[in-house]
Amino acid sequence: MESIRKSRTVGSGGKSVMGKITIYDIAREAGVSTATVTRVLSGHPSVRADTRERVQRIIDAHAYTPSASARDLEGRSTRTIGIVMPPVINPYFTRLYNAAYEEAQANGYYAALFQMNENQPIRRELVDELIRRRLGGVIFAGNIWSSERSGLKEALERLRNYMPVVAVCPPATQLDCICVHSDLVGCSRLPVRHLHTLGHRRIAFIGGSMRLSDASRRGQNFLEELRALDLPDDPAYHVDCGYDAEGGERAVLRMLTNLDRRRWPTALIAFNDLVALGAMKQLKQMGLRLPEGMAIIGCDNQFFCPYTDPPMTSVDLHPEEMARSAVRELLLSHDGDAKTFSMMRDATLVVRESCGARLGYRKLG
Amino acid sequence: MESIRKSRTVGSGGKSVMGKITIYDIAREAGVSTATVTRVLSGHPSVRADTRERVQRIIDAHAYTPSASARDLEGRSTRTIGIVMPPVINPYFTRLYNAAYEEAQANGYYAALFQMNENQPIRRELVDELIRRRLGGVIFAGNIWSSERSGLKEALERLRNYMPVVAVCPPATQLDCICVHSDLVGCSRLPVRHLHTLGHRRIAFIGGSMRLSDASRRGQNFLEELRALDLPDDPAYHVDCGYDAEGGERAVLRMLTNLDRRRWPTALIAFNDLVALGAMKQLKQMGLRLPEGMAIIGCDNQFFCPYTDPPMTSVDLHPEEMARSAVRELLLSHDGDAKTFSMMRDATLVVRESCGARLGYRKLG
DNA sequence: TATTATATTGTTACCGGTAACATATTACAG
DNA sequence: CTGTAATATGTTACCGGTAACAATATAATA
Repeated sequence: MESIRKSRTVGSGGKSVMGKITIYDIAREAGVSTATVTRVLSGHPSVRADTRERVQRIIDAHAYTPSASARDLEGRSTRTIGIVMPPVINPYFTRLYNAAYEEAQANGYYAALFQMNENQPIRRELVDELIRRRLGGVIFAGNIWSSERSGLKEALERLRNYMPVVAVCPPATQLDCICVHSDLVGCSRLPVRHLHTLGHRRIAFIGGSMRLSDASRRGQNFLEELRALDLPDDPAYHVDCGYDAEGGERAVLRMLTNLDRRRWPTALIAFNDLVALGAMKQLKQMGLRLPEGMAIIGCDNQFFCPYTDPPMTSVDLHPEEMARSAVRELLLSHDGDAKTFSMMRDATLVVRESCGARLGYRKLG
Repeated sequence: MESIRKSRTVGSGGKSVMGKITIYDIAREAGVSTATVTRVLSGHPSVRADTRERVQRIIDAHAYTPSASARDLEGRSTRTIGIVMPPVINPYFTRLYNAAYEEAQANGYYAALFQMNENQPIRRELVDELIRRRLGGVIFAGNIWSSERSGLKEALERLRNYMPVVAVCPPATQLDCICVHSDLVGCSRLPVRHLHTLGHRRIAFIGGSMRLSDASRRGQNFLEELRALDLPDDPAYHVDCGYDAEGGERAVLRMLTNLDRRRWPTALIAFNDLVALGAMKQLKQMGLRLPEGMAIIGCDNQFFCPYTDPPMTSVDLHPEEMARSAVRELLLSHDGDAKTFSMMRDATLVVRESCGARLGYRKLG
């Protein structure tokens, strides 16, 4: 009647024997079978009250917690999803991750973060890692699909063989997966129109590396918008730079020193708020007053936007909502139907003082 | 000679059968035993070259990746450590996590982030989760040890029964674990002395909730420092607030409106840069010029410090270094020696323009 | 009280790998 | 050509749980 297995052989050599209490130990001590312990653990109804209580007491006494690996192995999911994105250092991705984490948690899942360098192709190593862990699904975010990354398609296909995949990114390449993306057209249109309305004609765009798809997409949209409004689309009004404040500084310096003062733009649209932050600093350093000397609009509506001087007008792409949608879709597609569709979240322009208008919260479809 | 197990019974009901290739499938297809496949996987030498090649080809063909759970269950570690801290929304913790992630990765480990609300006690649920996953170790960061949290000690003890624990926090309560902490004395001393040197006498401190240990510690240190320099330690010069910019705004408003103008402080030390950011905004809104009207020093030396107006002087606690040390200690203590000691990283004052001095990078022991 | 239905509990075959130990090959010396 | 060492490969017992199925105890019904 007793468990056949010999009691745990503790101490594997000199190594410590941390927390080696198993379900067998509990079963033995309670004088029941492991099946009964499992039943108590899962709250199965057919356990007599006194038995349940006795087993539970022993579980509590040892603070026994069943191993996730063992459970997982047995067939049930680890209730973990993966989120692959650029380092969380960029506050945009911080927000994205945070929202995903909360949404996952609300659904009883854990969101494991995998950070990848934005400029590098997805390493095979990473895909291996994801598969090895047999996650319940993966969300990709960021400029992952940029240019024709070597083996991306294959890697994704392989991954999808193991788990559902959702991407939070511009629907660039045709990918066979659910894709949640931001409104890249609105993201360019909103600030351009806003500035146009305020009377600006020479509008410049700084930021993003054109090698990365969504930056180049944004650049194109920006140009199209300018043309649509009959504004000058001078190539000098477009300077490439990185994603950070330092890039913004450099970009402004480069653009303005290369340009005759009379041709200076009167407004700047930055790839993101970090770039805008750097741009603002450089502009002030060059003696310009903001927003009179130069209007500026950022993107992402970061926490610091209300606190810049002047407070920064910015486009909000609502990463939180995208993250939440992504997680929901991922959990829904859990059964591997391999649905393929994309959904978009509208951009919103949050008007502050950095371009001289003070219209409050303005939402443009 | 063939594998005894019947070939995988695919399709558990109507659910999808994603990536169900196991080591048995590979073994069968290669006409070898699973042991041989394992050998090929682990690079064991005693496999004939042609066998190895044949097996490897099949592994590659199926892009087979062994399950982490199964391996884990068999006894080896998941090579994962956990990092428990407040939401990554606070950029200080972002830096902390990021550095830990990189250090872990450099050692072949994965750093799993567990976010907890700073104001809540560690939920038993969380500890369960950590144990359930049988992590290789856990790092706690943030104000976890604040006040006498119910059951913290017990939870920690239980956790330590399963895995090594390292804390990145002020060594407040006596905890039986390795503790890496920042220089809380220097963190108060550096800015106070700096301001004193610049001739300030009325220095105020805003931020942090006194209920949380490291905030109150900082508050105390601040007062001690004032007294040591014979500066006024008026209680009105100390306003509690949260950890964010909004809290900073409110705190400044509250402090200054409650104070006769002649008694206004001439310098402000903020709990962190976010608080300082809010304070700066409020100060400007009240018509003060910075740094002439009010000097201000933040803490954490966040990425935006060089970009505030004026650029913000700030204390750097070097969270990255603490994170790296924590990870290293954790991996070292892997064998459960249960060492208990604490190590401190010195604080550094990074001088910018927000207090009227421009001395460059100044390090004070 | 015999009998059947029902409530409890136990037995056991996996889950996907790993590695100790057993066995089969091959290589080489005598 | 045979014996033995060295290689290469197979067998099998776990790892810690789960749950289908079997078995037993208890309650309900005839």
